[in-house]
Amino acid sequence: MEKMRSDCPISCSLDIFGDKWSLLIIRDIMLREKVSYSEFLNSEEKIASNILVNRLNALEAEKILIKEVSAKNKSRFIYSLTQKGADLLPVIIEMMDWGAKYNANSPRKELGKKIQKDKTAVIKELSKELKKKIR
Amino acid sequence: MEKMRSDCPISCSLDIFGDKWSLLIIRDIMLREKVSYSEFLNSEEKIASNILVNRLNALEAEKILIKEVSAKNKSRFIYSLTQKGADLLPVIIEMMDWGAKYNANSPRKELGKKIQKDKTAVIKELSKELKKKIR
DNA sequence: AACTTGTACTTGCAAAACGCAAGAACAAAT
DNA sequence: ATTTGTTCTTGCGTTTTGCAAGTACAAGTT
Repeated sequence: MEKMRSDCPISCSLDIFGDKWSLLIIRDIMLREKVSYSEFLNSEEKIASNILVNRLNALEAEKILIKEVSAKNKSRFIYSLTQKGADLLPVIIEMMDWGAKYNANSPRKELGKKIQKDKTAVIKELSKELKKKIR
Repeated sequence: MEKMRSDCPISCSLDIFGDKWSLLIIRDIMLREKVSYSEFLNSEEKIASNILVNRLNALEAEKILIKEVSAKNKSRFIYSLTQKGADLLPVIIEMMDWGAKYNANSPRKELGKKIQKDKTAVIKELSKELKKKIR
């Protein structure tokens, strides 16, 4: 990190992913099976291409993601979560739960309902799945 | 909210507090007994006064905080969490846990160690405390 | 071989957000 | 009357973001 605002772990976290886009990219990888630049670019929130590049580089520099050439297509890059990135799962799940609770326009779907019933179980289960894909 | 980027609950949450400052203000109220403009202004991260006003207004507009005149000093305002704001506790705790785990400069103190031992218990306990102060 | 498509960026420019320094309004204390 | 405390505003320069367009280059198509 360039400049930390303080030693507070919350502040340190926000220094890394405290913006409107970083966690959406992580969500895409974590919960939506997206792995490439063009897939992120086509997400419903419509991130601008320069910001996407900027965030991917920042997240890679923080070792939250790692970037590798696709085995099948050499002109394609695959972004995967590291353990550090995968450990953001609880943060994502809690934000999802809060967002669903307080936003009328975001009704709970399958995952949202599971979270409502047993958050801990969901985190445990997804965490297990993520472990398989971690790089 | 003015313009939501999508219905995704994570995206909705980020639309509200996806920046470097909002959650620090909430942290100050939640975990540091701070309640007033000048106390927030003097936090170690040194938020600029215009940004502080802007965020307090935004969080109040979202009904995450409420602003009331102090009983003791009429020229002082007291900011308190609503239930909606207090429900951000799990998000804050998870960010704290992640930040402490991955940042060498933010060693765990009392609360951090408690979180490490039994996150659920900490959330339950603090949630109970917060309930007393909710407006 | 020329063309088209897919993938990952880059660039330019305007708009919005941020950071810093200074000051204003006003109640309370001295 | 003056000072202090508290909240908020203003001005101005820097940084970040948003949008549109364009570039580079590998792979597939005709």
